[in-house]
Amino acid sequence: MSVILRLLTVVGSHRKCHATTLPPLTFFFTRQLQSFSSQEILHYRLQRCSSMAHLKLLHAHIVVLGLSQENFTLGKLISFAAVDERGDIDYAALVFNRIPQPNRFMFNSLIRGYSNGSRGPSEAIAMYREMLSSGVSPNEFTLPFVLKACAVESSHWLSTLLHGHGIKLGICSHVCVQNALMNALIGFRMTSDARKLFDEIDEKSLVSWNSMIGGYSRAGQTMEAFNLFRRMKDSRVGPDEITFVSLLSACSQARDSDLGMLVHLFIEMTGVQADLILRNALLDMYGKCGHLDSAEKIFRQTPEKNVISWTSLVTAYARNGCIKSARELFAQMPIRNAVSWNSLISAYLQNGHFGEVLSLFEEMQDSGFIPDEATLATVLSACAQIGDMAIGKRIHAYACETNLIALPIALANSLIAMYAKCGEVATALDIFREVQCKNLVSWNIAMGCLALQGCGAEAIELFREMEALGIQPDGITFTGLLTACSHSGLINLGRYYFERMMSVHSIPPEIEHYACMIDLLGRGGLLEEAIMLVGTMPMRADIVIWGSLLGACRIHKFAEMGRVLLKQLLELLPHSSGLCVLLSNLYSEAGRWEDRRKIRKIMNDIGVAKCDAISYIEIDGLVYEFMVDDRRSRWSNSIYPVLDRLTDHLKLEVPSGTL
DNA sequence: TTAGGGTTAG
Repeated sequence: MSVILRLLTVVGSHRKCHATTLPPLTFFFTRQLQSFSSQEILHYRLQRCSSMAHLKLLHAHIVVLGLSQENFTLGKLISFAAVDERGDIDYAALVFNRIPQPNRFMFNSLIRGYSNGSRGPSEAIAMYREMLSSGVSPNEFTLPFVLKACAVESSHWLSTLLHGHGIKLGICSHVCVQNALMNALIGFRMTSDARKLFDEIDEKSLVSWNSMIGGYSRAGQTMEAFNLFRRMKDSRVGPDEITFVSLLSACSQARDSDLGMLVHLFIEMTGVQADLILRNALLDMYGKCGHLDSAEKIFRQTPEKNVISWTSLVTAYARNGCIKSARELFAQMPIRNAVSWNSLISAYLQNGHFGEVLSLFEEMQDSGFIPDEATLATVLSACAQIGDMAIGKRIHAYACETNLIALPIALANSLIAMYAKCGEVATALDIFREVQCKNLVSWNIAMGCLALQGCGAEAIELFREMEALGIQPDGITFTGLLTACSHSGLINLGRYYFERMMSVHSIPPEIEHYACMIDLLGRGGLLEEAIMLVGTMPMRADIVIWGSLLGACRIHKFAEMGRVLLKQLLELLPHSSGLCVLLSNLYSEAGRWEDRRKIRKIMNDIGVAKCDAISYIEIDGLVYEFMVDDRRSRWSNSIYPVLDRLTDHLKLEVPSGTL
């Protein structure tokens, strides 16, 4: 009794601190104290535990009361520490490790804690192994969390093994286990296998439907997600806010605002409570679909915004070209994280402000935020665009320091692209060769960069290597391959691959593939074949294609053909300065000065403005920008005489008309 | 005798 009194004293003093969270306790202790054991009182307290400090106090009581061997009590303690968001998984493990024979509930709690937490899902898998070796049999509560850990760890073989365990233990008929197996397949991007499993579930729960709809959404299969949603309604399982979040996410990816607005209407009709996550999903959908007014309205109407609400609107502004609004909103953000910084940095990259990308990168670090993989990839892309290899190399070093075992594949791909675009093709290929888990993107980047740097033969060799390894190419692969053929003047090989693209790989040619072929044929002087190919295109030719044809006319001095082309083109694209300049050059090189004067007049009359093209050059680690006839530099008086001398030398070396 | 699965931003 004295122990109970001591406990009451402590609990009583504690109650003062937590009066609002524990109102029934006074009644519990004063009226019914005699009918409860000290163990039951502890269980009551553990169920209402509110913090780790509180839990540690209760743990002390367990020790004082001599209940340290009571597995049921300790199980509740471990469960709070491992699973609750206010818990501490290390404390749970500490208690667990001192128990001679932990029971299944304890194992399940720790596995669940590890699978949810930031400590890494591999700990969950290790704990499952320990569970098996301890002779404790898993049950239907164990498997869902180990499967979740498998999905994060990308361990498909382990999830298959677990499926086998589930069958052996006879627990695969539980809908939660079935849902977990399905979600693991979705995580491995095996959407059609997940669907087969989904169809086999007899008693589908709301989570089953949401998992499969979410799976389609993540895979970008918008129509499948909506078809399943229709079936869900027929099966009389009512959607909840999570169903709608997945559907909106699918609409965002597909940039389908009509479908998105229908979902919005449906949410309002069904009366589902729009929580913060659902509001954020609506905001994101409107922002990505270009409906800035609606996105702003939802943002304003959201009473308690989180960092995702703010970042979504910053992204919406950036994607719609409102870089100033994005910057202003970012400045007002009450809380930021790495993603919000990345969002703003990407905004500047997307809008071509590469210098600003680099200064924001510095600012991000000065503000105490650690750049992550996405930050580094974005900044590397800016380095590639302006040829700033000095910063690119610094990022490479930083990435290697923070990823000691292996670079994440997306980061390795960005590095390959950066080195290649900065002209360090050998370094780019070294990294490409070193990367263990190359994906199709890695191959495409390496091939595309080799092609652009004029290493056509090497790019084609890389494609042959890909084919030999059985890696299925995509449309981007063929853009690189055809560019390689074009830049190396390999007309027959270009024709061969263009034909195989459809006949062997079932990839229908897109406009960029036609552009490569027309460029290849045009450069080779096969203007008629190039024009015939334009005629067979299933889509309208764009400025790139017409530009290629005009460029070919210029190289091969087909001034008259160029004039006919341009006449048609100016009707289609009246404000294209690039086309007008091309024709103007074409006339001047053919010595047709009167025609050249006319085209310049047309440009003036219709208000075609020639955009200034900015170039960048890196000298001693500093990047300088310049444009044609740029006199801004204080070194201009020294630069231009050297440039004139270089031009004179070039004129002597290169055949006339090509400069 | 305790408990579980699905969702939003770069």
